[in-house]
Amino acid sequence: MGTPAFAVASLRRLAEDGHEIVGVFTQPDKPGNRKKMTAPPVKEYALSVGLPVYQPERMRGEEPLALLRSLTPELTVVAAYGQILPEDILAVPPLGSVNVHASLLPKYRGAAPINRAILNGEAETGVTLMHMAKKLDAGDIICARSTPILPEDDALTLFERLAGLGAALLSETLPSIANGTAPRIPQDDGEATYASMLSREMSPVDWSEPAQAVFNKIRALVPWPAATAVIDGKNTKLWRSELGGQTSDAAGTMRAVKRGVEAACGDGRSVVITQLQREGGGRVSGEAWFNGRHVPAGTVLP
RNA sequence: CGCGGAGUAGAGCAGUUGGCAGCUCGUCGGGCUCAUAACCCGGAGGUCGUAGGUUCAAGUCCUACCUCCGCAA
Repeated sequence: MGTPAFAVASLRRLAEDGHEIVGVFTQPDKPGNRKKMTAPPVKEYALSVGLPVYQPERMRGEEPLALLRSLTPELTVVAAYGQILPEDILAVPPLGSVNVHASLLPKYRGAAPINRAILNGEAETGVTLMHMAKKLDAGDIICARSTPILPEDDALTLFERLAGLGAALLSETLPSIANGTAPRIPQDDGEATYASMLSREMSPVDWSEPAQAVFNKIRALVPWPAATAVIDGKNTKLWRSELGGQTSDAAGTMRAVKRGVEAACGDGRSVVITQLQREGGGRVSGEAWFNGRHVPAGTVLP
C-alpha cells in the first residue's frame, strides 16, 4: 500500500525480488490542476507490470476489510499510503503490517518527514522500517538506516535517495520478518517529534530570516508547495538557490545578477536564486531569466 | 463552461497607430591577450503554436482549435 513515487521504489523492489504481490492499494485518482485526472505513481507502476490495483476511497469499513481478507496476504507493506489505516486492516495479515517511513523514528513522525528535516536544517535523516500500530508512526522499530543531508540536496534528491534506502532495507529485512527473527524495538515516545503536512501558506519567503534558513526553505519545499517571492511585481516560485556572500543591502533587496536573482537576507548574507518560475511562465534557469530581463548586472529590482 | 498569463532562432525575451524579423545568451568561424566565465570582428540558425478570415500588406486585427503555465478549489 502506497501512493507517491517514494512508495514505487519499495514496490518495485518487492516485485523484482520475486515476492508474490496479491494486491496493490493506492489512493484514488484525483482531479489534477485544471482538468486532467492524475493517477498516483504507484498505480502507474503497478499497472505497467500487471499487478492488480485497488483504490478504495476509504480503508475504514466492511468492504475494504473484506476485500483485503479475500486476498489473503501474508504481510502488508505500507509506504506513504496517505491515509490512516484502521487496526482491523493492519491485523489481517498473519505476519502483520510493516511501514517504510522516511525519517529516523521517533523523530519526524507524520506526513512530511523529508521536507521538515531539510527545513529544520538537520544534518542527517534516514528511513525506518517498523511494525504499524494504531498510533501514527509509533509502532515498534525493526531497523533503520541513515543518510546525511548534503548542501546540494533538496527535497527531491533526498526523496529519491531515501526511497532507495527504504527499498533496500525492506528487501534485506523481509526474510527475518518472515521467519520471526526480526527485532522489535519500542519507540521512545518522549523523543518523538512530528512532521506536519506542508501547505501553501508556508510558501512566501521571509527575507528577514538568515540566508541559511531561506536556503533551507527553498530546497525543502520542492516540488510542492515551493518557496515563493514577489520579483518584478510578479509572484515567483523559487526552485533552486545557492548561498551567496556578505551584502550591505537591506533584507529583501533583490538585484539582477548574471546567475539569477541575488536577494539580501536578514543576517547580512545573500541567497542567489538560480532557477525560478514566474506566474504564467515556465521553469527557467537564473541565467536565462537574466538574459531576457535586459538590465545591467547589479540592478536593484523594484 | 472557476479566474488569469503565455506560445516569435538552441534558451530567455522585445516587437509601437498593421509596412524589410529584432535583443541578450549560447553556438560556429576569425582576432586580441601570459591568461580568462573578459574583449573585438564576422557567420549560421525563424513554417512567428495550428487552421481559417479581413487587408494591397498580418508576428500585429477577427474566429475556432491545440499545447504549456500561475491562482483558486
